[in-house]
Amino acid sequence: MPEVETIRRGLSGFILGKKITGIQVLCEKSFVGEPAVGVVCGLRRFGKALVIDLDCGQSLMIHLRMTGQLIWRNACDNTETASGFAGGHPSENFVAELPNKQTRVTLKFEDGILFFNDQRKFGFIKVIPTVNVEEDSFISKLAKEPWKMTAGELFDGLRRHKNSSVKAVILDQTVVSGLGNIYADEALYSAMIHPARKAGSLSMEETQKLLDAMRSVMEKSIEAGGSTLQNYVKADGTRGDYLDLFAKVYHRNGSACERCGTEIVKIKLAGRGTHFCPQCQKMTEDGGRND
DNA sequence: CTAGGATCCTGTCAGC
DNA sequence: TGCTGACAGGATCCTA
Repeated sequence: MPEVETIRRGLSGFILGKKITGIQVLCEKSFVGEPAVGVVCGLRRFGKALVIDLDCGQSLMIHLRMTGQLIWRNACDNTETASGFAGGHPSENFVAELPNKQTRVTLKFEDGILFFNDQRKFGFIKVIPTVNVEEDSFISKLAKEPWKMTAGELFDGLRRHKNSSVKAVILDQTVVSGLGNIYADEALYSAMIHPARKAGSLSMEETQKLLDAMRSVMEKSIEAGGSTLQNYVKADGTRGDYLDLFAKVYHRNGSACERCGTEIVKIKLAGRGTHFCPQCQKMTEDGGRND
């Protein structure tokens, strides 16, 4: 979600008020509905979905899923004035020659091209009448985002899935929206809750702590600019993993926990890679034995 | 209704 | 080198 919000904000400056002159679909699976053209009159976000509203009454709903990317390139290829923007799953595509074999859709504007790249083809662009966007099958089921949600509401959501792991439940977009695998791990670490805890075992106090952690972890990531291209260049000129800027556990297995020095471990939970500190994230509320 | 696993697809990496 | 399986920033579908 922080990546999508970063794209929404960054892309606005390039395409808001601009006219889409043509849409090229390079992969049928990646585009649902009949291509629609018009002037971009709004960019909205619903959970991890980006919605581009057009003045023709149609909207483009974009979900990047695991490997989707949106990359803007100005039409002018003079390097003095060329500018770009890239967000989503970070890869060489951010700086590569486009289109390439992972380009699924191109949205042509008068002064540039927006490339939708997606290695695994899980993501998509879907045309929906603007008035029907909120009835979309994905959007209509979304729960509130952490900022709009009370601890009581999150607590109820956890109780509804009391026998599942808390990690699996906070990834469920119908319980709380916006968290992906990274932010689930980071929020649980911040709240010092073991990812394998039964969702129904969390106290109201822990639930409040977890909710606060979700908010701060995602706020920090949005501040860091998600995985945008211009965001993070290391001192030696190479591009770094933007996660290095704030991630405490994600992809950090094998290194020391910042809080206690214990080695961060990685396990598989809810079908997903899960990173945590076995010392400070306890299986019980009072921090008793942890196995 | 919930819980858990398979599935969509391409690419990379470790291990043999 | 080639093969194999595991895994990957997500969500849905199917089964029990």
